Formats: sequence, C-alpha cells, structure tokens
Amino acid sequence: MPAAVRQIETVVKDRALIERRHVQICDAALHLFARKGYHLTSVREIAQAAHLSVGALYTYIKSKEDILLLVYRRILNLFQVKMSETIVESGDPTAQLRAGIEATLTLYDDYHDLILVLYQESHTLRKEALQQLFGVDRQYVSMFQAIIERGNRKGHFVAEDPNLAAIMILFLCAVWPLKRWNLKKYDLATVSDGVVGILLNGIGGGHGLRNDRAAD
Amino acid sequence: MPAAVRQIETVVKDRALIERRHVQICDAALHLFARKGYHLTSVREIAQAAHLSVGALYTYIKSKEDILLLVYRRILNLFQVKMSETIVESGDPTAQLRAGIEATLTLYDDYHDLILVLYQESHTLRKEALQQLFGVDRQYVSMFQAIIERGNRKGHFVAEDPNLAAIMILFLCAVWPLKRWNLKKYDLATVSDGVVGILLNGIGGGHGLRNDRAAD
DNA sequence: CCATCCTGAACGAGCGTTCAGTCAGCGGAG
DNA sequence: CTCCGCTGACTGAACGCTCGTTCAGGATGG
Repeated sequence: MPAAVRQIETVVKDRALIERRHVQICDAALHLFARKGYHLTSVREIAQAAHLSVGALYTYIKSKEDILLLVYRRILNLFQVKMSETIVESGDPTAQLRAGIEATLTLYDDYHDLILVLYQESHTLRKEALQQLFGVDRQYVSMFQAIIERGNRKGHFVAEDPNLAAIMILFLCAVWPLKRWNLKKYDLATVSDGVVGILLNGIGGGHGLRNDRAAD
Repeated sequence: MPAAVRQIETVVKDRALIERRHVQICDAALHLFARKGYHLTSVREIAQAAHLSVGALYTYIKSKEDILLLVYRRILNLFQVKMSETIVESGDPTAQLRAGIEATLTLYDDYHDLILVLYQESHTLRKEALQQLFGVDRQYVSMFQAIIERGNRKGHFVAEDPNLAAIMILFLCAVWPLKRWNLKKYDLATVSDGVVGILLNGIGGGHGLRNDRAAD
C-alpha cells in the first residue's frame, strides 16, 4: 500500500464525529455480517443497529460497499498491531513462531465471525478495494516469513521456501474459524497445539525426510 | 447421512428428463456462481445459460436454493468417487497420504471456482441442507483419518490425534483455491510438494520434537 | 437565522416466484 | 388418413416485495 488508505468520502464536516460514527457503523455491521453475511444484511438493518436513520448513515458512507471496507480495514489494522506486538516479545525462532501462531489463533477466535466474512465476502469488493486488502495480507504473511527465514539461518527450521511456508502457516490458522463445525469437540488450546505441532514436525515425526519423494 | 439424499421435488414426471435437466442446470449455475457468486447470480441468468425459460427452470426446482444444493451434491459426489479410487490404489501409508493430498489438490485445481463457492456460500443453505453437506465432509475427513491411523499403527506416522490431523490436512489443501492471489507465482506441483512436505515433516526438520512445548 | 446534522417517505430497479396460456406429440375414433 | 382431445413440457409477462439510494424538509444549537 504505497499511498495512504483512501478516505471514504463523507458529507459531514466534523472529523471527530465521522470517526465516532464510523466506529458505530462498524460495530453494527460486524455483528450483522457475521450472522447473515453481507448480501443478506440490508442497509436498513445496519442503520437501525447503529442507531442511525438510513439518511444519516448515507452521510457517512457513499455506498453499502464502503461499510464492508470499513469493517475490513478495522479488523486488519487490529490484527497487524496485535501481531507485531506479540512477535517482538519472544526470542528464539521456534518460540516466536509458536507465539505468532497462538496469537493469530486467539485473534481468529475473538473475531471468528469476521474471518468468515473476510473469506466469504471479499469477492464482493471492487478491484481497487481488493488491492488494499491484498496489500495488508501480504504484510501479514511477510511477518511470518521473516520469522521462518531467521529460523532457517539459525538452523532451527529447514523450510525450503519461506514464503510458501508462511502462506500455508497463516492459512492453516484459519481452520479454526472456517471449519468450526468440524472442530466442535476441540477447544482452542488443543487446536493450537495441533497446529503448532504439525507445522513444526509434521505427522511423520522425522521419519523418511525430504528424499522419500523419490519413492514414487 | 443415514437417510437417502432427499430428492428435489419437481413437477415434471419423466425421471430421465429431470436428470438431464438437472445436469443442464448444474453446468450453467456452476460457471455463473464461480464467476459472480450465488447472490449476484439471478435465476433469469441461470435459466438463460441452461437454455430454459424461467418457468421451465422452476418445474425442475422448487427454489433458487435447490440450485445451490444441486451444485454442491454433484461436486461432492465427484470428489468422493475420485478420492476413494485414488486411495485404494497406493500401498504404504506415506504414499497413500501423498496420493490423497495430490488427488485432492488436483480436484481443487480443476474445480477451484466451485471450492470458492462451497466456502463462500454454504452459509446460505438452510439447516437441513447444511447437515447433508457436513455429512459428506465428515466422510471425506474420515478417509484421511483412516490413512493416518493405519500409518500410526505401522509406525510411519506419530499423529497424536488422527481426526484433528485429518481435518487440518484436508483444510490445508484448500489453500490452493482459496489463497490463489497469494500463490500466483507458484504452480500446482510446487504447492503440492510444499503441502506434502510440511505435513510430513513440518518446517522443523525433526529438531526439538514434541517436548519443546515445555520450553515456554 | 444560518449551518449542520438528521429524518424517513419515496423512487426505480431488480429480485425470486407464479401461472394463464401455448404448443408439440400421441392414441383412439370416425 | 384425418381429426380431435388430451397430456405434459414449456413460455414469459406479471406480481409482490425488498433492495440501495436520494432528497425535500425538520430539528437543533450557536
């Protein structure tokens, strides 16, 4: 994201009020989107939940899509902040990776509805808005990638392609919100351990390493 | 799925014709859903693409949701068939797992649009229809689970919780269709190797196995 | 009494769904 | 062979509804 995030144009002048209202709208939309999805949530419902009239709502946004964008931006900002905090704190790469994964899973747990919306509705956004999201996503991936590269250098990891590994690690964390119905019998801690375990050691327990590819 | 899959009620009598038309409708809807998503595709569009009038279409389905169900059933059936074929063929658990993962990824590649629809729109279905999907999903998971359990017994794998492992493995395969924009620079073979590699050995290369949990 | 913010009825478009009507094909009666 | 009536599949205009969006007018406070 080279340029600053484009502001959503509004009719209202008072900047502080705009900010307050945007938070209001976000909160309202967040819950509704999570429960019913973007398409099945009407602007009227969002307005009502945000304690605004439809007209008032439309002085703080230009279109319904802006609301989705508002929600996405908020959640992604939050994630970036929390993650950079977590990663800095812990020292050796393995602990760092574990911390990163656990933090991500905790965030995904807190905002599991939002993750669903993120995965389910991002195709709704226009090209330009999508590019913004991709940018944030890439940043998130590169945080993990950096950890892995450091771990490779220090001899803790042997990831051939740190970028690919980072993408997969981050994606695997999404199993918690996205496959909730499949994981009903597990709690967050169990899944967290499972994810960390499989990512560090796989299920092979170190038997027949890289070279068993030649067997087939 | 204890009971047989409930048939979609139709007005038309001729069973063979119904089957033919359902295939027609599936094909048409499949492409439209993949391109625009379920909500943004109108019944009129589907009818046109299926070379049917709106009225005729409605003699083969009861509601728009039936079309989504039709599409889901087809794709899931296809997956199950292809997967059971693949798994049976290969012998030792490691090869079997690899074959399963590669087959899943290939299927996900062939039908990547469909996987997107599956993940993005399943919250649209009513409870009853969702239960059907979950049932199929569980079967799919248990195919992988069986492989892992056999591998554990034979000493190839050391997965503590085969069910959790199976869920994660299957989910990780979805990275290919769901994170396409992130994986643009990779091809299927590379991602396939990456997924198999990380699942068998993790990124730790066998260093500091299970017990490094105690370090934090 | 203006500037600023808010209200909610109204608008046009598009949706999923229906149904009165059309028509091809077929079997039996003349 | 022709005609008739009938069945079963198809047509597409029409219906009722809800949607996202707008805007003339009301309220409020400085």
